[in-house]
Amino acid sequence: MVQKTKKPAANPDAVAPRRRGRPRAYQPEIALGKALDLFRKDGFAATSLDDLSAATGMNRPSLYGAFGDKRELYIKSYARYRADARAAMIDIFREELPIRRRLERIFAVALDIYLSGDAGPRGCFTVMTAASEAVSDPEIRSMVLEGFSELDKAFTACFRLAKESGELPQTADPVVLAQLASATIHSIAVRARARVPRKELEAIVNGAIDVMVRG
Amino acid sequence: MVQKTKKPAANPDAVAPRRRGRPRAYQPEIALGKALDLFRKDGFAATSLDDLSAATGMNRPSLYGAFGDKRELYIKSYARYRADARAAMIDIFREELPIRRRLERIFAVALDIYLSGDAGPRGCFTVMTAASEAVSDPEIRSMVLEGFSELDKAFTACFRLAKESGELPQTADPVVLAQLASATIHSIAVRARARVPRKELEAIVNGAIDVMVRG
DNA sequence: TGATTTTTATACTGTTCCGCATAATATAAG
DNA sequence: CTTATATTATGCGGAACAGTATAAAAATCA
Repeated sequence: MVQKTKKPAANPDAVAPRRRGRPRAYQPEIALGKALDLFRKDGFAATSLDDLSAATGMNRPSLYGAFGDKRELYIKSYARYRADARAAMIDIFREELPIRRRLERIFAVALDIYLSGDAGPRGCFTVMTAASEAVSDPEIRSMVLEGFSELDKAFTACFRLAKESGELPQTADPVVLAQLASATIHSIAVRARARVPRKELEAIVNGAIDVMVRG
Repeated sequence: MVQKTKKPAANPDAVAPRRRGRPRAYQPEIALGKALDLFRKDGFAATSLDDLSAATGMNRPSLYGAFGDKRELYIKSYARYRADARAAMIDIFREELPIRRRLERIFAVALDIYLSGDAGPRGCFTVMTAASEAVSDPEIRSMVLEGFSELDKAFTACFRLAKESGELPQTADPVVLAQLASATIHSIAVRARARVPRKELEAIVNGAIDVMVRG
């Protein structure tokens, strides 16, 4: 019996705590997603608060109240992007798959992320942020470095596993292979942004995989 | 006797054609270099005409007269960047070197370009432009694609040569290896922008070279 | 019903932006 | 010396910008 009778009285923090004043006209998560879409499309500097206001349906004071100033909104958007990307990848890293299949799936998901977008491919937000804001903003930079490191480590784990299971020769260096895999990610992200068609990006991916798992 | 008497009458286009009106107070090439520095540092959107005016020493009307509007100036700056980068690389591609040495030198020059800059590493302008303006501006995009292609082809030629000279096995695919080399370039360019120290970037380069030329 | 709280809506402020119009300046040509 | 030409220098104009102040609106609580 699934307990859904009445109200769970002994619930520490209920789902709807009944806020006090005028209710919000927006859903923070959805609004943040819209902001992320805009930032991914145009970048930080070329996105105005008016654009963000229009896209989220929130007027400027509400934006400030909910997320802080433009920079804070950008940081929260980037955090959201990372969380989304992580969620899209986590299953593939968990499943037990032969290394080649695993890499194929990782890169396929990456391409889905990079090539999505109504107004053109949105690329990788980590790469775009590295290229623009990361130089001058220490806080943003540390998030970007964390993003690089996270990807490097995930790939390293993949290759280490494959090496241990005998799929790769004992001479294989998981860290080096991971850096190559990350480089391939960065390259297709950048090329995607220049509207290189998916077919060509897939060819790059396939070639890279061949080299990485020995042709 | 070096003919410098009078005026070389039979000279089609002389070195100093003696312009008509008030002489320029700036040197176009130098000013373009300063503009390029600024664009590389902050990107298109975050660089104002006032910034450009201050950096070049030209007032805004002179900027317009010499280079056109901001977008045209950006395009000319990017063309200049490409020409500079090509000039820095051309010798290495001409010299006869073992493939490993050649790659080492190419990546070293690339790192010099990406890590230079008083106000932080300037990265690769092709990559930065791909990430920002290339999506929405067809003319800029085609220049960026040309930049990618140029690098891919140069690397391909290197690997093809090495294969023919027996430095690489007959199974080696020069195009695939070139894409990996380009990917490595893109990756260190992006990481450089996030202030990853040169040592780490060199480690990535060395690992990549090991894999490309067989460890 | 009236007071309190929270959010929305409107509008304002001062700045920065791009592009250009106008006038001053410096050279060559007649 | 005068005229023509090419550049510099100043500054205007209208739009967009980020951030905030103020007031209206919509809910809960007493």
